[in-house]
Amino acid sequence: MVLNSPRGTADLYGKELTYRNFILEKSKKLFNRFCYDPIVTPAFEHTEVFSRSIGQATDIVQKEMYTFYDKKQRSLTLRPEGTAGVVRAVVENKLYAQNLPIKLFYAGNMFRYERPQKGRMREFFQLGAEAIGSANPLMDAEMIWLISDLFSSLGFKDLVLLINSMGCTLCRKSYTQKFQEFLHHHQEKLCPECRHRLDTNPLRVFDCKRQSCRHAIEDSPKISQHLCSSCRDHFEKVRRYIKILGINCQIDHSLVRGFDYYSRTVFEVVSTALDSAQNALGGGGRYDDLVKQFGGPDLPAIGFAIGLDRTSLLMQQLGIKPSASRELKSLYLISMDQQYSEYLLELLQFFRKECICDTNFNIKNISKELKWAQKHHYDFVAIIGEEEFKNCRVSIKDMQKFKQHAFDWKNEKDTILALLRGN
RNA sequence: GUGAGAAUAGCUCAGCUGGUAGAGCACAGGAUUGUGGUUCCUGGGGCCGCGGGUUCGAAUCCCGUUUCUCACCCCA
Repeated sequence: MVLNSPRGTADLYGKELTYRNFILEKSKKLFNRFCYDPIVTPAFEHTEVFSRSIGQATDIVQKEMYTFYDKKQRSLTLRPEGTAGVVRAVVENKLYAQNLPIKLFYAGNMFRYERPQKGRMREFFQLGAEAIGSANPLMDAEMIWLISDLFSSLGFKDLVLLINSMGCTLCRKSYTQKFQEFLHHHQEKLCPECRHRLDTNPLRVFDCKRQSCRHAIEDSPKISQHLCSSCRDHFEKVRRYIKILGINCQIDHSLVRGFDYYSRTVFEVVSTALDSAQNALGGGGRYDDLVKQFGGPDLPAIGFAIGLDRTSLLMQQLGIKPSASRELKSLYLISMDQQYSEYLLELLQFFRKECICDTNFNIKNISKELKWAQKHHYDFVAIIGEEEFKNCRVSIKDMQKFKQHAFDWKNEKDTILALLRGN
């Protein structure tokens, strides 16, 4: 039976997993410093959790969800994104009944039924943060600060941060009308798809990559110039705050994100270097109406998510190495004969309390073993051969210094420890 | 969902207009019976993605299928 993993999924191991764990560990430390608590929510939810929050008209809900019925005929859906589930959990567990805002972070697998390509899988991994219960523009600034710090702590230097405001329900509505009118006047310049969008979801015309459409909307009214006074004030403050934080960003009037629940501040981190059409590494925004929609109190909120797959891909492409913070020394224990196994076990137990340690489970000649140990950058090699076994000794070789010394196993444990600790 | 290309050893790939399946790296053994980046010798490994067709004969040509890649779409 020959089976491969389903389309758009992948097994993760080795180098790839090293990168992902590095990203996860770095971000956990960062979230901790910013006082965000971890949350784990289910990988699947009732279908309405997503269909109602993300928006019926969006592509994700229309054709990209893994929806299935369980044995009791409940319609369930594998999560296509993280925010909806977290908001549902916050409402269900009444987590808002505490000092607000509540600040959470998560990491997990997400699922979208799409045509796979580089940086876009059907099962993919995101990590993200949500802050629920504050409308303060400082909150927006903190989110942008987080996402920007996250990437710089991973070693990225030249990423572009795009920012825009989509306004609140009120000003977006009046703006959308103006924009729609504008589009009607320039209908003939738009591609067929955009002509269709014009009626269903006019803001999505901004996402069109066709030169002709981009050109057509060049002189269109910009949303950031049609905000109501309170949204304009909010957006100005956000921009001032992130400037104070020393974070570079570009205002992108055409940045309109794909979920219906976004309002006011939206932002995205893109790479011009990522060798792929999928160049958005992360993004997020405010969703001031979503908690209420889920039956909770009227709480403003903001969040973001980053794609682990793409981030890892770009790190590898740019040659950014996960900085190996290996505090412990490593030792390779070589036994020359199976007969020494009991002695070896005793030593292995001792070494593993002190350092990273492996042993040769299959007996080979010592030359090969040393070559292997060197190639794998072991700091030390310990050898049990006939001499050592008979006299209850162990030879320890410092691989960098090319120095070797035989220790008395019974009486020189402290000396061995001192050597391993580099004293 | 639309369009294009690809699939051969663990990895990277060669294999011409059909005629016995190849290299480098990796792995294993040896030169060197207990000592380090080199070198040399030897070896194991393959339903040539899967299924069908054409043919005396298919890795090679044709069709289908699956997966991957790229672009569109969309998004992280």
